[in-house]
Amino acid sequence: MTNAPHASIAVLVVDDHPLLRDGLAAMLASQPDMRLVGEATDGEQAVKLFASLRPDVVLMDLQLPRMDGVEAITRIRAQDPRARIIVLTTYTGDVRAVRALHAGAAAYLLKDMLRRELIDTIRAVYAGRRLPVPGVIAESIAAHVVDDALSPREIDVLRHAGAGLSNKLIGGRMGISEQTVKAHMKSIMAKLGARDRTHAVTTALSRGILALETLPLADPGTRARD
Amino acid sequence: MTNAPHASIAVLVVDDHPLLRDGLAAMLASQPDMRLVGEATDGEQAVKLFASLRPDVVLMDLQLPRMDGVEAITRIRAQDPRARIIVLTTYTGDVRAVRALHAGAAAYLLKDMLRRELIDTIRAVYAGRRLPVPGVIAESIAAHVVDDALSPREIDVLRHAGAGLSNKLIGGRMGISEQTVKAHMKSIMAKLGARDRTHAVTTALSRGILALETLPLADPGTRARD
DNA sequence: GGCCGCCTACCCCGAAAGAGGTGTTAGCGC
DNA sequence: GCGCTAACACCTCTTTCGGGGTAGGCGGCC
Repeated sequence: MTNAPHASIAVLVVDDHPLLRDGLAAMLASQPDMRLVGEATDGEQAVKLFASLRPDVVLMDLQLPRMDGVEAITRIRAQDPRARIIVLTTYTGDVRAVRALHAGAAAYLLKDMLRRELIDTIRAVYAGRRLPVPGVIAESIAAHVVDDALSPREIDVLRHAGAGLSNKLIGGRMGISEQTVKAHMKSIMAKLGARDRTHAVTTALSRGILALETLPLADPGTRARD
Repeated sequence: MTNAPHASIAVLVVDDHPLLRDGLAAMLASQPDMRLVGEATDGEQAVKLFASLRPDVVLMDLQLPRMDGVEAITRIRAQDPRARIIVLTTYTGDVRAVRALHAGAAAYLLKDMLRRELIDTIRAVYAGRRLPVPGVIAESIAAHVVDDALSPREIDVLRHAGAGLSNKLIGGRMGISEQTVKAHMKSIMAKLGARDRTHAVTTALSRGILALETLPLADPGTRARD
């Protein structure tokens, strides 16, 4: 099917930062056996472009507007289970990386990584290998993932807490009682080793369980300002 | 390489992400009147490289390891008050941008900006203009900066709150009474328009008033478990 | 001298949070 | 089927938060 003209690897880049895309484009241009076939700026676009372009390898950021990277990976893999996706993230202890790998990503790289490693990884992934993770990252994942693993429900509760909602309001918004929200909060704090809800949120942020952008922040209806 | 001997703008790029540096490098390479003369990955290196390379324009990220971008700007301007520095940030409502401008930065740009704007800004700044800010940003700054401006003491309190300390503990650690801490928290929440301490912390984080790295996180004495 | 903002500190008090429990359901191992 | 665990749900209890005030000392600014 995607029999490339002369064995060149067709790469789709998904990232919301134009400059970073340029960086990746420049890197790909310097490699004779790679070519950039498309760029997407959010998850939805990534899914669509994958369908039309059928690239050999996808480089995807996890932090995306409109549709989360993990979600995009899931959908792309649903389209084509052989899709080869390399995940790029900024933070070291990012738990989403693990979710991305579960969702079918072939490898996981940090953005502040050397070009060589990225290039090597692209070739390795194209060759069919999975997870040629350069050690350091594997460890950093392992070190963090052991004990967090918040349930989806807990993450939801915590996201709302980060937005400054009270347990009662969270319960109202999620359709459960205030007491239940409290129970979730207890479990969250125990898992994260946090002292209170505020600490739980900052801990989750620093571990990549939550992202500032995904918080229901700046919701106009409840602006305190008044 | 640097084969543009005359009338070319010498640019120093300061960012901790190699890929983003590559993106900037590619962008500069596409402009005949610009050349990349050096790259720094942290604030200290930026100050040193500025001293030795004397670039015409510096492109600097605010989020840097080892030395903060604002600090680096201050030191560079101390070396040479004519230094032309363009600040790059990720977030829209970043208060550090204002501090950077106060510290002597000539302009302020968002990373997810079009290349054209960046190139235009570089030329404008090189020509001696200051703050050719593309409207949107100026507004986003103005909209946010009016009312935050937390006092140093308040920022301290908020940092401890982000670490999960109770008002009593914060007071103990800062050498003031719990009542005073509460007074500060009240003022903080009023200024930030936050609903509770958790919201205050996330709001401050998203505006760049606080940084996750600077939180007294992971302090061993009071660790819950793990 | 006034005015204002910062830092400090205190009062009251209702409404949350967080620390104890209990129970239900679903899934997994055997 | 029988334990076991984990997610989810609900109920008390005490502590803490956060909103409403008030107020003195201190510094800058008009």
